[in-house]
Amino acid sequence: MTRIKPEYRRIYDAVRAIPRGRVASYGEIAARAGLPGRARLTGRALSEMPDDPHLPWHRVVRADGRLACMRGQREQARRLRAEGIDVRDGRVRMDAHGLHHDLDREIWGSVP
DNA sequence: CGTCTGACTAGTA
DNA sequence: TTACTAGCCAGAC
Repeated sequence: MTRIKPEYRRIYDAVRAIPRGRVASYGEIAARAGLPGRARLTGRALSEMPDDPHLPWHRVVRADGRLACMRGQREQARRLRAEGIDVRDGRVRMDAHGLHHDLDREIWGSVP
């Protein structure tokens, strides 16, 4: 029985909260998990991710829109396109698919 | 304990 | 656009 760290669990929760058809950066996920400035921890948490089909890990991208997933960027791109997100040259347009600060309240609740 | 390596980011040049 | 920097920090060795 592998225990999942509380920080990782909060990160997974934040990832689960990304709406379909939208993406969020590692740093945003970390901030939503109460871990501001710890984007790398989001990366590590996802790299040790449990097999959870309800965890939309593919919606997490770099702050500049590039896909950072080391294993299977193809799979990530495929999943993103499957929900209507345009992926070109391994990157998505954050201005079109990223979370807008003013929309955060509607979607996530209060903003940090 | 030190060093290195990342699914990172923002700043500077 | 790329290149480099400082900050970040949990594992692996």
